Amino acid sequence: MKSQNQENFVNQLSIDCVIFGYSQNRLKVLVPKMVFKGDFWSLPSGFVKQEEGIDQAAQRILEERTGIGDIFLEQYRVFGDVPRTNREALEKLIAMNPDIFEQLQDGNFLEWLTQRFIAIGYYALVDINKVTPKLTEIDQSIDWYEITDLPQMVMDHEQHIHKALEALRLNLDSKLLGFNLLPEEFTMKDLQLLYEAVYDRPFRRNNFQKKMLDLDVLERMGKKLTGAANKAPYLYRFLTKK
Amino acid sequence: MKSQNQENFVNQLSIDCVIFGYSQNRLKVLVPKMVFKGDFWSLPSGFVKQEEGIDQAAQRILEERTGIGDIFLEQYRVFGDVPRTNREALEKLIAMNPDIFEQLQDGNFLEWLTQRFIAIGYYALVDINKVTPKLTEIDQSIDWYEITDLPQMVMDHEQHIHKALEALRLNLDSKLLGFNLLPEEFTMKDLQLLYEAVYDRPFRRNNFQKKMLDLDVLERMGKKLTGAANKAPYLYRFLTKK
DNA sequence: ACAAAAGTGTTCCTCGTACACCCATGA
DNA sequence: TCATGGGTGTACGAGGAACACTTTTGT
Repeated sequence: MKSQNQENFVNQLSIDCVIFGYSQNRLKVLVPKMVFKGDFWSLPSGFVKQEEGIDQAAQRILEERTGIGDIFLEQYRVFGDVPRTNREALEKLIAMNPDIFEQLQDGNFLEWLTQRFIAIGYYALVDINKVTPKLTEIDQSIDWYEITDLPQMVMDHEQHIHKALEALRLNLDSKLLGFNLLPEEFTMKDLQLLYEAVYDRPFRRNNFQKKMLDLDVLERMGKKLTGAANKAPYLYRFLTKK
Repeated sequence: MKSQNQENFVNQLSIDCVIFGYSQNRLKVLVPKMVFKGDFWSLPSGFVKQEEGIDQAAQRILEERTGIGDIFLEQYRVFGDVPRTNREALEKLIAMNPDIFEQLQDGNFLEWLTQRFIAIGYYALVDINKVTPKLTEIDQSIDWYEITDLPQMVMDHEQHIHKALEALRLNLDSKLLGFNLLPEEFTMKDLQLLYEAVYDRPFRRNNFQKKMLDLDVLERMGKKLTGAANKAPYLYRFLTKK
């Protein structure tokens, strides 16, 4: 971080990422906790290099945190109000963590950080099993949190997450995004549970199945014998686009 | 423009506006032609001051061009790829217009302009009759163009307009935006013609009326005697939100 | 044989579409 | 009284929601 020269970045512009994953029937968001004392959780974010496009920048930032590339992502909103408390909060944070910031006193890094930022919000969908969350230098830890049980986020980052969720809901079946969150093969029940987690409401089993099959994007594979005393469900996978 | 100190603006960030208006049964866009020699049409745009939010900035830029304030507007997309030909094109433009740019040689204005920009796209809806388009210092003229008959736009600005139109179509009736484009009172036929202009397709007269009335957002006023030899249509207006 | 859970079919209702008919207006 | 165009009613079909029934699995 400090080794990079911030002159290479577009000034006052950041990319904030809401990384959605799905496991144990719950929709989750990957959120790092910052190293600074005082319990600050902040969305994974980064800056845009002069020689890269904003989508590329988002891909790079995501890869830094998740270890995987070629992730599905989409802009959903720009946050560009003038912050009222941002600078204050940051200065408080710096006061609380003098040891850390002493090391960073190269050039005008502090000045860089305390600027007003315009944040382009992206949301991303990842297969939670393929991700090995990575710490950056400003992270103390990084974990998956249920969307209904988020930690105390800095500034308006909790709002960002909810705006991102709105965008996800609008696009989940119109853009067939489900397969980004599920393993290669899954049962209809798995898919239904995903939908129920995303929309936070129940669906009728039979109608859900009908609706999904009518989309003509699922390929039925073999059966899955679970060992339970009931009919074995079929496995499905998403048809790859032609 | 040159009198403003560009240090007050957020660097490398611009606001591009697609201003929609409606008259003579046609959806139109307000586009200025730049003073520079060589026929350059470019979307109205501007920069974000340090002390203003991005929505405020868009409002200000729109007011500068239209003379009216409190305009409906909405972000629809950020354009942030690294331009391949932007700098080239600008330098060509400068070469073609040495007289104009000589006057602008204060400080690093040229350097400012030839930077890479990230553009936040906004679309706006205005009552075309209330607008008196205004020239800025870099405009030669500013006119309404039919969306189907745009002049040669610089860079990818024509694509911007079509992306904005997509966003408008998605929101026209879900967000009841029609009233921004129509006068206070209008007939059902007026409203239908607006929809047909926006969506570029015909609607059935009776079904359209039913759909609109079912939205419960229209108030029926008196009749409008047109002098024509037929039944007089009702006038409607949008109910103000409670 | 039985319970449990998946698969499938059937009815009902809503909503958009298409067609038909009635009504006011001015010539 | 006629043509013109606005207002309204009705029938049809697609698609979603709610219900019921059948099939498969392991005990």
